[in-house]
Amino acid sequence: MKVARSALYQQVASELRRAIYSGDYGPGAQLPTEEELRQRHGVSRNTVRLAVAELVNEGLVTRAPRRGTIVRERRALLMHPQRELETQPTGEPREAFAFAVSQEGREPSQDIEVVTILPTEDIASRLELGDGDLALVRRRLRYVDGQPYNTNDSYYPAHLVRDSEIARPGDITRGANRVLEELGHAQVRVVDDIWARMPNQTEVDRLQLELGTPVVVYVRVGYDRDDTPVRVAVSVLPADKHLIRYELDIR
Amino acid sequence: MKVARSALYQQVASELRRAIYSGDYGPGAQLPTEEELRQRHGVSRNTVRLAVAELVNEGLVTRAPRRGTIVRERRALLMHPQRELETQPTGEPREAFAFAVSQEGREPSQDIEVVTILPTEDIASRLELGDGDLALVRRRLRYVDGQPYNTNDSYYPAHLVRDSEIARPGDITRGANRVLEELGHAQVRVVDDIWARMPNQTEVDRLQLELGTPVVVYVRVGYDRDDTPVRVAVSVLPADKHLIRYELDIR
DNA sequence: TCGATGGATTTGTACCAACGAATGGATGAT
DNA sequence: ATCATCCATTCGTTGGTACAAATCCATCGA
Repeated sequence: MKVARSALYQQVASELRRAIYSGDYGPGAQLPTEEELRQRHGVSRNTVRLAVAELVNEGLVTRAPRRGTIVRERRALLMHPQRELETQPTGEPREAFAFAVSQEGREPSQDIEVVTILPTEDIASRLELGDGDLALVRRRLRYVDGQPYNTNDSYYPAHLVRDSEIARPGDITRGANRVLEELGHAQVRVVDDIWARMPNQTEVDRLQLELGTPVVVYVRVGYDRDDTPVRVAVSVLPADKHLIRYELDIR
Repeated sequence: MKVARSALYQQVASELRRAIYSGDYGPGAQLPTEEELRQRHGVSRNTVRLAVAELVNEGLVTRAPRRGTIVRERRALLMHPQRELETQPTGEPREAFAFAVSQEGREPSQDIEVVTILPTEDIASRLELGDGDLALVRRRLRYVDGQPYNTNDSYYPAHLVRDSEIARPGDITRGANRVLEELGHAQVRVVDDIWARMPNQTEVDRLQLELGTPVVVYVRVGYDRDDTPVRVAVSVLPADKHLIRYELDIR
């Protein structure tokens, strides 16, 4: 008698999914080994691996030799893109990300690299740069408790920030926005674009992403009083670790 | 001589990725068949399939029998969550989503289902409902040019909207917000939460998602003048088809 | 007591074989 | 010319085998 309305491996995947969502296997729990699943469902190991691969791609579990297949746990960091714009309370020495992280009792840190480049078409167009105009980029890889957390690459028109503190590597504790302000190009309006996709290999390596983790791409373009773009910030946020929140008042 | 610093299937995947990004295979193009790749790289068909599976999971390509492996193309719909709040221009007969879609010269439509339910813990907590309090939900599956595009489930405290237009299935052309206003519970503040994840099976079916497409989850909680939550809207947006944009002025 | 070592376990990679399912295109009938 | 049918092609699923890589853990030695 044939009951199967879908592939065998799909059925095994469904069963595992159900077991995980129902709590039979909580976060951190180890699923049965491939050999055990093979026997239990009476299928080949290939089929079991196909089933588990589905869960991996869904970001539900992780696999490693000898450790087995483990149910992932997640805890997202709350981001408030709006707060980065507010003038920091006087004396607040920390930049927005560092502040948000330390609020949750975790320890922020970051690697910074500053380079002048010929920008990609996308960046050049957002910065409204002409052909051959250079951009200065501050590339940051940010960590929480020593683990890579997200990346933030901020692009500026090179001619604008060449001699400022922005062009020097190292933390700018008062925030880059403050420096822009001092240069006479305070951001008075920003446009945030948000979308998601699967990460590329570079991102997987840099952020030590597990399979099945999408990334949220968050691009902020800042404009000064003359409506000239002065900063493009591209953040790549592993989806399982970030939650973006906006609060809007209706005027 | 052994050059391999990574698995064979990874190498094949890299090569294909490079070819796609470099434009050798543009959107819509068909990759070589599995048999051809097998010969070209001198590996087994299983290995080829593993390689291509990577690209599928990255959302880069789609496979179908006889059609082959096709490079996907994408075109995102721009969403402006802010505009949904602004009072529509007088005489604007369309609801926000329909308006945004038709702006791009595409044809919107939707299926609506209205049900009263015992809300999940998440929804109940966001609506600040007590134990046993019911919620009314308007579940919408929205289409563009006949293709499923996204879902939007709006939850309301049942006691609040029971006898209003919101409780009846069918379009509310002036928008549900207007109805809330007439009920004396206009939204004056909203909180938007945005994150991403891989879709579950229900979503894959409902939205006809291809493998390797993450979804952006977008939750808006609306509060009235008394700071009472009056609406929770949960949108599930296939990541390849949506771009969310916010514009912020710095006061 | 602590560290090094080695074996056992579990997933990772790779190959082969066979048949099923879907579909593009050729072929043939009307 | 148009439509229905059939066939070849291409991906989908499932079974099998073998060895590699990583790591947990028990054992042994200093």
